[in-house]
Amino acid sequence: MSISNEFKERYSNGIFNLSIPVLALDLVIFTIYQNEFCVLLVERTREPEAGKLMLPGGIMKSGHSLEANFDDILKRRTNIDANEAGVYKEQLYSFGEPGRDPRGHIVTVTYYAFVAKDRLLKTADLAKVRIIPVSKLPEFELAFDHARIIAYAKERMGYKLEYTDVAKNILSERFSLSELQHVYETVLSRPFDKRNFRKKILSLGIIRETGVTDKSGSKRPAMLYEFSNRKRELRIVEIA
Amino acid sequence: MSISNEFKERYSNGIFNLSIPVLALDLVIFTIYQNEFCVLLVERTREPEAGKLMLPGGIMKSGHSLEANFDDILKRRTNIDANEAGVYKEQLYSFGEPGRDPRGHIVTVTYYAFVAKDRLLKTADLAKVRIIPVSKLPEFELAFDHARIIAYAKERMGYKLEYTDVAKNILSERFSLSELQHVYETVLSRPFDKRNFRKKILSLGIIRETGVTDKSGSKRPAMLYEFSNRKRELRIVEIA
DNA sequence: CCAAAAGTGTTGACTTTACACCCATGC
DNA sequence: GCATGGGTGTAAAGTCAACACTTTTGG
Repeated sequence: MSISNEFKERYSNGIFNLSIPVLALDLVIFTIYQNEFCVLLVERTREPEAGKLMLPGGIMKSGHSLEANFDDILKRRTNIDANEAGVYKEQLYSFGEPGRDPRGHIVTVTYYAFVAKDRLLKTADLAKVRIIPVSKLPEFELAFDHARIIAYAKERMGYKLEYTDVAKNILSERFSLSELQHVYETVLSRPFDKRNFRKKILSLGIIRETGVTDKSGSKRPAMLYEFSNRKRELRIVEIA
Repeated sequence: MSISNEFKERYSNGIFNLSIPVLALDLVIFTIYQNEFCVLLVERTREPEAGKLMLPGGIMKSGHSLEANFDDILKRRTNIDANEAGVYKEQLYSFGEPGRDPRGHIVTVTYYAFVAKDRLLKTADLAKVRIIPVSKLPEFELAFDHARIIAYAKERMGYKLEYTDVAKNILSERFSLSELQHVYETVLSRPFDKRNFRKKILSLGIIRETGVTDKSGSKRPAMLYEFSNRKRELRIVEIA
């Protein structure tokens, strides 16, 4: 029996007992939905842990980069093309405790992503995925070690927001400063002073006025801004 | 043929053509040696890339955590017990481009470590490993994508030093402020003002005076300090 | 004219940087 | 007594946090 076939058979039986660990990829996909910082989860339909919520993921395919595997899984679960604008992704961490999955030793490389809710709503089949506010996760049972993974991803997402311009991935191309402030407050679950927030963001030089105002509301129209193209990324994020 | 045997045979032939990627672990081990910020490398003895320098690493063993695999490799290459004091380790990144290793698709989870030079010199067999100043790496040929991995590790190491007390892993239990400053200057390759450095370190409250001075030099004896035990780690570093 | 969100400056506290001289010791 | 690294303070600049009122619009 070839390795490939032995592998497939074991996989379909839910058993992994290879002498080398199996590599998987799991995705923590964040969005802002109905004013809440949310994560995308799917329901497990089979054992083990059937009925619990899990991160979208899959076995890593040979011959493709980690990123390509990420894109595949994202496409399969949400129908989103990761290379379009509006998707920020970054490798999070690799988890490899032998006991983390009862089927055998599965090492998972995790990524987190921040996706504009419009994009998600347009393409994703909401019957297949659940979009759960991070603050409500304690009310749900999560499969495997996925609660821990989400907790870590949330923390990293917060750091990222504070010193980069990731927020642009979740906003329309043009946005008001209030909308931007709202993203920060939702993700970091902490209020910001309006004046200080504006001063700080503007002094960073990462956004600029468009000159256009938003006349759609029934209140005073807000000036719309856009992100300058120059990168303010402080860290090397993607290498592989 | 069992997967295990097929795997072993392919591995000994230097060929990996499984339908799932093989998982490996590579270590970037930093130390300060002769006043330079150095990385530990080994010479490749077989093809591919024989003769070049590479990071110590190995195929990930099933049934053991990533950390346990780290410890094994460290022990094998340097004879250091990773759980003793004087070793700081942290997961760096996972690299998985299909073309990064000519033998097949090998995904590597990398860790970096900061090891006291005394510990390294005491146990490691210096005939088997090379301790190379990071600043001199461009003069050497490195195997695979290891140069890139080291560059990324160096960057992370710098961030770590700036906002945590990792430095303690490379110093003796008691040290002078000048020694501490020297670690910072060596790793970050940038000079610090003596008065400002002292003020800042002392105001952080991570070290305290021991009351003992170092009378071994032929100059004015320096006050020796030690790290307080309380942690000042800002991020969750190790989860798995 | 009222409700609602947009927009705008100043002050005090704190942090960061720049900078130069005396001290204790071994030889 | 001199060479060497150890040790110390202050002022100016910049950053951060707190805080309240006016403006513009639609209804």
